Amino acid sequence: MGYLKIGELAQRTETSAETLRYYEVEGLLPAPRRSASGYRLYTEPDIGRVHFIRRARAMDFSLNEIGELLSLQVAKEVATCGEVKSLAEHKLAAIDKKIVELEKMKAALKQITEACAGGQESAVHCTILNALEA
Amino acid sequence: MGYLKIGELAQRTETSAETLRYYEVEGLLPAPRRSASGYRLYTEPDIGRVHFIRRARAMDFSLNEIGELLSLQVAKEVATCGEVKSLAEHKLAAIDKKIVELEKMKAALKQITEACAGGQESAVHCTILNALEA
DNA sequence: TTAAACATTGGAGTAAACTATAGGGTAACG
DNA sequence: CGTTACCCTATAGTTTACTCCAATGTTTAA
Repeated sequence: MGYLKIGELAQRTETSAETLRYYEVEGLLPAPRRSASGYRLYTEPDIGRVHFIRRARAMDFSLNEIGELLSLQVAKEVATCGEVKSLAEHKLAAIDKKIVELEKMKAALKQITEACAGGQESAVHCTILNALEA
Repeated sequence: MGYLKIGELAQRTETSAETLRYYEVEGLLPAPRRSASGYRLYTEPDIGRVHFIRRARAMDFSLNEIGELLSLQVAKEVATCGEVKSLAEHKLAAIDKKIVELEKMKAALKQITEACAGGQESAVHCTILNALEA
């Protein structure tokens, strides 16, 4: 009897039972079979599915996007690899852009910390706005 | 008179007037001077400030964090350079951490997108889906 | 057998960051 | 002057992704 109750699935996937029920409501997890008393009974593949969701979340995919990825997976025969890749590449580009911007911000901050190196003299022009513009 | 009404500032910064008023309430934008009839009158520096906010938002800084970044300005009389420097260094560390996280995310995504041929063939063997599942 | 630990549902609450609406006044154009 | 586009405040609603709660039923371990 390889069935898991919701708490066990939660533990195995480092989620909460509430979150798992929420994913079900949101259509990311299929409604599992139930015990006679109504408890959800999950199976092995459900573990993989939840892991998939958590990994994708960690990569900043929204639940909607994850839904798309999952439906592509379910419809594997119809969906093309290109569709999946394009989604992932879009995400990648967004991440790259963020990194570039952060590097700029970092440089600006560095400039501030260096300019304010310890003197007590006025550093009126030493704002992050000025640093970013320079 | 180089004053901008809220709609003009909104256009220049690709925000909405509502959002600008919201930023003011949240303390990210200083209350601008008003016309006789009560219209907000913005000036050039406000454009830069809003741009900064939008850029920082795009990097996933919260409005609170952005507020702190904006406050990294040496107060002319009172504040010591040490205070500013400490805050700036704190922010610098946070940014570094953010970059590291994004780099990790990027590496993971890159690996799976690069392994993916991405053609018209069905997604049955799509490595992205497999990678997320495994 | 009985107390705890766990499960169920429905619904409310949370946080952030907007976004929209109502009910007004104001400015610009013809 | 009239109409349209814009601005004001105050307040309410939306979205995302959970998280918590109450009231109740079920399993399990001592």
